[in-house]
Parts: sequence; C-alpha cells; structure tokens
Amino acid sequence: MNPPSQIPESLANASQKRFPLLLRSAWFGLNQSFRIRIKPLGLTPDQFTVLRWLHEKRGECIRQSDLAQLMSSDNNTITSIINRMETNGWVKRSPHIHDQRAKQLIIEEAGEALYFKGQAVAQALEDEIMNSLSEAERLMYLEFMHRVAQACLGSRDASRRA
Amino acid sequence: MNPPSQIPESLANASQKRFPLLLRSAWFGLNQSFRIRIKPLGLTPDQFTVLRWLHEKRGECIRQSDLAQLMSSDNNTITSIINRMETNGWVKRSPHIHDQRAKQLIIEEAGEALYFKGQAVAQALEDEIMNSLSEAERLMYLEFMHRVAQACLGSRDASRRA
DNA sequence: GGAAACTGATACGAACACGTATTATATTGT
DNA sequence: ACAATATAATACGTGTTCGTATCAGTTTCC
Repeated sequence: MNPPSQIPESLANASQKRFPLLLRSAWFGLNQSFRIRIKPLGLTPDQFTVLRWLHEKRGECIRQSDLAQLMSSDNNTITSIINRMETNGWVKRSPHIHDQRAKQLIIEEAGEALYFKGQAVAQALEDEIMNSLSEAERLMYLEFMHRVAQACLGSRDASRRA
Repeated sequence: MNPPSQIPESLANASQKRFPLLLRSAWFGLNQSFRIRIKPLGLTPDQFTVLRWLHEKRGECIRQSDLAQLMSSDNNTITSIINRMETNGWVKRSPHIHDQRAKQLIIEEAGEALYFKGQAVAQALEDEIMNSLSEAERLMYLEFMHRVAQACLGSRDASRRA
C-alpha cells in the first residue's frame, strides 16, 4: 500500500456533504451501474432513455426537439443518438404533419422489445437505490429532489438567457 | 404553437417524481448552468473539478488514479483531461516518489488563480440551488443525498465485480 | 404580401466517458 | 529468487455533450 494516498478517508471529510459532489457521485454511480447492467442488451443508458420516452409517449407526435426537452438535452445530441438508433432499426423518423422542418420519432418493434428488457433492469436498479431510504424518507427525498432539479434547470435557463 | 407538442404538461405527469429522471435533470441542469457561467474563464466543469481537488489536496501526493477515484471517473478520462490542462500550464505531472509507474499531479500558479475565480462562481451557484430548500430541509436533503450517492457508487462497484 | 426574426434539424469540431489492449512497474506467493 | 498477479498510465475506438454555423421552413409584424 502506498502511504501517501488514502482515498477512503478523504471521502469521509468535510467535502462529504457538499451538494455538487453528492450529485456528481450519485449520477455517475447510477449511470455507470446501469451501463454495465444493460450492456448485454447492446444499449447505452441514453439510448434506453430515448426508448423509454418514445414508449411512454407513443401515440403522441414527438419531434426531436421535444425529446431534447424531455431529456434535458439538446438537438445536436439527439440527432446523433437517433442516427445510431435508426441504423439499428430501433426507431424511425417520419415527416411531421404540421411542420415540414420537423421529424416525428416513432419507436419500432425491435425498439419496444428492447425497451421492455431494459425497463426490468432499470426498475430493479431504482428499487435497489431507493432502498437506502425508508418509505417516509423516500417521500421527502423525492419532493426535495424535485424542487432541487427544478432549480437546477431554472438556473440553466436563466444562464442561457443572460 | 404546434398543437401536438405540450412539453411542460408532460413534465408534470406521473414520471415527475421518479428518481432517475430527477437525478438526470438535476445533474444536467447544474452542469450546464455551471458550464455557461465559467466559460469566460476558459474552463470546463470537469477541469474545474480537477483544480478543486488538487487545490484541496495540495501538499498531499495525488496520483492520476487517486483523482479518478475522487471524481468517480476513470484513468482514461483523467489522462485526457490532464493532457489538456498540462498544455495550458494549469497542472503538471511529477514522478511519484515511491512508485515509478505513477505520476504525481501538482497544481500550478495559473491553475490556482483560475481555481479561485471558478470557486466564486461555483459557490454562488450552489447557494442559489440550495435556496430552494429551507435550512431544516437542506440538512435532511444532504443526509438523504449522501446515503443515495453511496448506494449508487456501491451499486456500480457491485456491478463491476459481478 | 413580404422582410425580419425565429425554430427544427444537421454538419463539424472539441471535450468528456468508457471499454479494451498494451507497456512498465509493483506486489504476492512459493 | 522468480513466476503469477495486480496496478498506473496510455493509446485507440465508439458513444455522448455541447458550441457554432448553416439550411430549410415557420411565425410575426408591418
């Protein structure tokens, strides 16, 4: 063991309870765990997120820019993700009925099948994480998290406008 | 306005309080807001995070793999970030005293100066977000968040070992 | 009706995330 | 001592994030 490097202790320091650090650890941890678990399906976490939204909104007319909003992302990123997913035959682009600039996204059969497999993994992971809080704590936590998330998105939008 | 796309309503639906969605919005929102605000400094959020750790751990011997641990990241990513930051003269690599494989990271003068400028922005942003919770709520939230983050990192490590 | 401003999607490039493989060095077990 | 194993950093390839620029189509406002 190398004497000068004691990582576990450093994580138990003052910086332990700072919001940005906690948010980063939680997001990276969850994302990495999910990536490893769905890798056998040939999916990435973001691709699964696309499938989830298109599944939940099936029947509605979802444009790429709508998806960007839903995913807190942007049109550039969506374009490149959809390119790969369309190549794989999981989603397809259709012309939008009312706006010829826009493209309506539709989930394909293969995409639906993949979504259901991924959803089982996602739900198990979510349950596992939420088990670290009691029922009462979980309700409070989700309420707080909701307000914090809104504040983060609001701050982003304000920074964009500035 | 296009009739078929009503994004605001959809965000106020059942999916509103699901943990993975909230975590994603919070992380992306915070990161994007911070990126926009520190852009004038020529820094990215991840580069700032590197500077913060090297500042807080100055005097200690921090290897690239230590930094990867601290940032919930990995050696590959750290190598490429440090490459750019070394080119900019913000950090430097030194040989490790006890381990000839390793490189000790040291923050340069220019990096320190940049850190202090970024830190002011980061603190203002953190305060702004935490204002969405009362003092008592904030304490509970940070405690819950800590447990959740630990669970996420633990799940990742378990998935890696599996 | 028509110019100005806006929006949806894309191309391109830089930065970041991460898997796999490789090289050099350390550590462990015998 | 020495072979097996593990670790630190890197190279390389793929996927994601996001800024800037561009093009086509839409809305606004006069």
